[in-house]
Amino acid sequence: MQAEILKIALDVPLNRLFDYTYVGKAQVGARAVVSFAGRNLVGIVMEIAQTSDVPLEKLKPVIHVFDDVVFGAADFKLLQFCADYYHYPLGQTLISALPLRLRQIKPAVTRKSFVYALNANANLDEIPKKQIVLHKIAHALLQSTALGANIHAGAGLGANTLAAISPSWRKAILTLQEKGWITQTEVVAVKPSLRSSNVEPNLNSEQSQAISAILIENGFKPWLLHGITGSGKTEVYIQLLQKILAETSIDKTGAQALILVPEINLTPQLEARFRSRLSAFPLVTLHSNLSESERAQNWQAASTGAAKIVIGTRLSVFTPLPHLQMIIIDEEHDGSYKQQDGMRYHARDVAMMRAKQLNIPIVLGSATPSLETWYLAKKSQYGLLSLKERAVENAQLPKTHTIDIAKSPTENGLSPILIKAMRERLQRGEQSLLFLNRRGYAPVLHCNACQWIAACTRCSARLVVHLGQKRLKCHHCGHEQRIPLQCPSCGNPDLSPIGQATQRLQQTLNTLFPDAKIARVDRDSMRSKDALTALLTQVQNKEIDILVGTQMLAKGHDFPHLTLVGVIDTDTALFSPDFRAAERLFAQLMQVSGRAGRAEIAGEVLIQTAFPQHALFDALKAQDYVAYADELLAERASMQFPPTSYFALLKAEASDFAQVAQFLNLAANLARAATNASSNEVTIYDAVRPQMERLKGMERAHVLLQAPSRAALQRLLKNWMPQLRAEKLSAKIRWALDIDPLEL
DNA sequence: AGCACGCCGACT
DNA sequence: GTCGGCGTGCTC
Repeated sequence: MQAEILKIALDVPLNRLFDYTYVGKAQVGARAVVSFAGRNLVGIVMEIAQTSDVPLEKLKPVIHVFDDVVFGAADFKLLQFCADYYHYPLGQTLISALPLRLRQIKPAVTRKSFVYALNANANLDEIPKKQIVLHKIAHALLQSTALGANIHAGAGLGANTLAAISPSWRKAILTLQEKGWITQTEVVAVKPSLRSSNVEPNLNSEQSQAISAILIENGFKPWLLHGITGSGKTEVYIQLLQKILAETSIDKTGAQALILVPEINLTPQLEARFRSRLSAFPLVTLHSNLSESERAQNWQAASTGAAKIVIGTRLSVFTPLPHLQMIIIDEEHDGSYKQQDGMRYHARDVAMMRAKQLNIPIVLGSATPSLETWYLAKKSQYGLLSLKERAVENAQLPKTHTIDIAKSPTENGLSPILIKAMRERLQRGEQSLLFLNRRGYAPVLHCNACQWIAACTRCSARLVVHLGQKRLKCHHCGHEQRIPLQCPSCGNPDLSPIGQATQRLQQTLNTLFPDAKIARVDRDSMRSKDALTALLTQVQNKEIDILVGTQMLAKGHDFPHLTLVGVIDTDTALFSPDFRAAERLFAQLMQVSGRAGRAEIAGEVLIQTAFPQHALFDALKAQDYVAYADELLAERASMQFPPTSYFALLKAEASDFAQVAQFLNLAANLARAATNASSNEVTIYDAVRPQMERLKGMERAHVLLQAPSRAALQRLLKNWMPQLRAEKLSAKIRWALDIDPLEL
């Protein structure tokens, strides 16, 4: 056989393909093992050619081509778009879209499973009566085939059934295969569905209208499903999926759907709800809690088309789905959809492009849409569907009040008004939740004599006091040390923790309400995987009176007996220099407010603040997302900030700040030269330092680019990036380009 | 990115 | 005399 040239994409930061020689059959989209710069790498076959631009004697042979084709044409199209848009090398883009297991030099599945079915030419009378096992196996196969099903509908017997007949079934199958009597079909493992639930909730008119509006359209159409907590968005998703997936005319094997959820939202409860309500459709999940082999198996089930529903976190936006007919993004505004290293993609934006390329509908759901999405919905580029009623009958919105801490001063972080409200709940046997988005005991350790403050040596951050373990911890780099007995600066033994964090709040509550059962929910107390689930059950069973916690508590959980939410500290977020801080805080407070008053009892939300007149609280009291979003949008427009303009951020870091500054100044000058050459469309700001100037011992800075359109920004980047990569300095320091950054 | 090749300091 | 430090440059 003639040697061919395979053009292979590799996981290296070089934006080109590498040519290798190969004799044998290879397919585009397959994984290949090659030797590259002295080591073996897994790559993806991108092209099969007869010639190469590289002299033939320089080409090495491919070591191995796996027979698993991991990407199809549609996947390449999406990944090529991402590589271009995020200016990330194609090979690295492709590899990072694969589950870990498939990035390794191993066959995709270590153990394939098959079903075996008897062919029409099989003549069982030929089998000697003495060969009992062979006889039994063959007749079992005959029976399963005779049941009328054909092999595509899943007839035939699998390993488990055959092993039950005889432990030496493999030998018998081999004999039958040699005779050419049986056909084997690979099966992909998909967990059996739960018993279907016959509870089909009645939809209110808003929900039904949303579903019919989406179903009536054909082709690509983005929808914003704007619905407050408890308005029944999940029910809309489920009934949409029932309709879309039942439509089998596209392909005999049936349609597929992709549901993206934020990292912490993929709870067993949500999965169970989808499994029972959509039991006719094989479902797999893809998230970081799965073992690598489960993840690879589920990925494969999705990519063969065997799984009809895929629920996953951001990475699953790249999962190959040959019959994808709808994408749903739950909690569309959630920041965890943005990848923060490597290729810094936004799964919502990638999903949007995927839907567009496939010409299918996409539904973005949120109670507090991102301003990007809200802006496009207002411009009618997205269809807007609003769910304004709570789907649970009689459920009332929580009554929200601010507590002016100037008038009602806090003691140990709690104002008397909030304490009184909690006491009332305890007397009535109802539950309270205190929201404080800061873990640890106290955020600051302070010397009363010389004003020294415990700081991290590697980061521009204070060390957080963790009293239980008697340690100071940096929440950014993980550095830990013992709490000093005296001030390292002046020797004074009088060091005091300043400020509130969850551990301290819990301690205060324990003294304030000694008979109450108080639980804390944060990353420290919920170390193990099942701790949160166990605690939520306790809360459901009314075994807990007061919950103290960080944003871990804010999302998704139902607390039927919870009637009070106290927000301890909003003011740090309210005046953060981050341009998205207000948007995020509003979403967070709306979400945590939604924890109260889901049942018949009206909930109350009390927010401690020194700035009760802030517009954010007016909107929150009225539960009026639209008013606040419009106000924020006007602000963004006046400052030419996203979504009315487009940002790209060049971030750089090194242990030596001078190098960072030198690199960024050089980069900014190159960018300015490039934009001058193309009619000054893009504004290039001088290098500045981020809030966290130093992180893990690295000095950081960035250059911001601002453009009136994505196209203008991309035009500049296309020129600029190769120039930047060619610079010698760019190899010496760590840098990354962040398109559509969430934070500056 | 990694790995190789290359040229200067403290060690069995 | 060598072992090894990490600077530059290439990878089909």
